[in-house]
Amino acid sequence: MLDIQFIRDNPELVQRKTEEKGYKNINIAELLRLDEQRRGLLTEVEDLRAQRNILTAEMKGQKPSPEQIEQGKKLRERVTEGETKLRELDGQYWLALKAVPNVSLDIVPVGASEDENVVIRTYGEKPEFDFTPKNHWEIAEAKGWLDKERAAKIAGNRFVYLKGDLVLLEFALWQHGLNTLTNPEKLRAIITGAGLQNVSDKPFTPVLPPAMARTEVYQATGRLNKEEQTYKIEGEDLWLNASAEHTLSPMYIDEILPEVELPIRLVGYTTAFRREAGTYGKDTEGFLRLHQFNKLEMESFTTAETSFEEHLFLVAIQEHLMQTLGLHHQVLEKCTADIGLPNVKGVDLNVWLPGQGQYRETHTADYITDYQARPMKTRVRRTDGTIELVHTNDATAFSQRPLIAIIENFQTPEGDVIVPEVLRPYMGGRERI
RNA sequence: GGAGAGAUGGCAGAGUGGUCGAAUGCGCCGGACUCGAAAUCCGGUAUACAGUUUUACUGUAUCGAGGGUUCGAAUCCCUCUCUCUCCGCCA
Repeated sequence: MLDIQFIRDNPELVQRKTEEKGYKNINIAELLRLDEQRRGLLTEVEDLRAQRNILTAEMKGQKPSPEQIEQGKKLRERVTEGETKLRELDGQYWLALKAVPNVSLDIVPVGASEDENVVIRTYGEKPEFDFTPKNHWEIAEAKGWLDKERAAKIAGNRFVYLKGDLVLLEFALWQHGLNTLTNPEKLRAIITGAGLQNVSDKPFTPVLPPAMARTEVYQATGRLNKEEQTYKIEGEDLWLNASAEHTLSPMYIDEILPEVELPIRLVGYTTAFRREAGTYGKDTEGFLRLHQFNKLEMESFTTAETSFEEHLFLVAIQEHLMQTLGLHHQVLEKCTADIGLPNVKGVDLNVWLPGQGQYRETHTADYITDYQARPMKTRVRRTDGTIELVHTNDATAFSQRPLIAIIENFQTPEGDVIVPEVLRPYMGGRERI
């Protein structure tokens, strides 16, 4: 949610930025009309309440006269009438306000679709094979690592049984991610490597968060605008999370955090559930796009001045993690159409998949400023006593997708997979599986 | 799942229809005393929104959340959430 005062002060800017993101049906002038009406009515209602309070104070401990009671009744009627109108107007106003996307930074490329994302860095090169590389699902199925038929029998399409060494490899990935993010020395090296000397080297706190959240919480995070993506628990006011971010970012809802506690850095592991409505027939092979997958997610709460560098830091971590696996990838500055409603900027990492001959997204980093903190009322009390909204950043540490990249990039002619060196300690030292 | 108790400011804890945004204590901030500190004393110490004479003042709202009764609700009623105790069940 944007600051209404900011919209009042910059209506043209907000309208333009909204359109650049591809939101064609949002009318800022209309929102400001609602805002003005609402404030006018609010003043009226508050005046009536003030009159009522004065009348009540007059009565104090003594018995009210019939005239006073009569006057009070009239006032109550008018207050109730005003409040009813205000509630209706309020509903329209908040709906309109929440629909306004965050204002993208000027450095974000303007584009109409993800095709206009800009490659800003590339790591490594496409590996050469003296045989025809296979798809990850061909290898995984041959190895007995992937069973989709039985999963379909049990839960339907887009579910899998992952088995055997691939499961060990997945757990190795989580271990590698957690060990990196909880180690200040490694974080310092990443900070130095990225030229971000001012960034704190405070380690991430590992978290196993709830995998469900109430409607109220989901709405506050501004992430339930996609009900076609999120599973609802029948008979309960609960939704299955589509990312650890959904239960990490609202952790400090309604709280004022002391500045000394910032930055708060969390790395949460959870299973994510997505309905993937509207993607029928897309990416049905293998385990690239599932209804259920696991993910290690980073979440940061910082002050306003440090949030941009925090975002760059999270991206640097993502690049570092993929580099330690030796996977060729591109870093993309996402364009206005692709960064999403709450973002002012966003970065994707796309990894090369030789078995499919294309790049696919493994990581995303969202720079959100105070857009989520505002409805969540997550604030910081600065050392000088002033209270401000915190800034939030979230970014993927690892999902299961890098496993796909490992299988396809490090496959052998025999159909084995070479284990990346950094994962071997978690694989009993094995070099290939 | 059943029975009961409860939720008040940073914390503890008064308050059962009327000057209650809320006693008191602790904590915190400022001041006095002191060479300094402790102790003591004095003063201050919530958040959000709106308005204005816009670094200050005024108004409104907030006593878990939402709704209701009433001239008037922290206080009465209803619904929900959470916490605690006991029973049952379970990892």
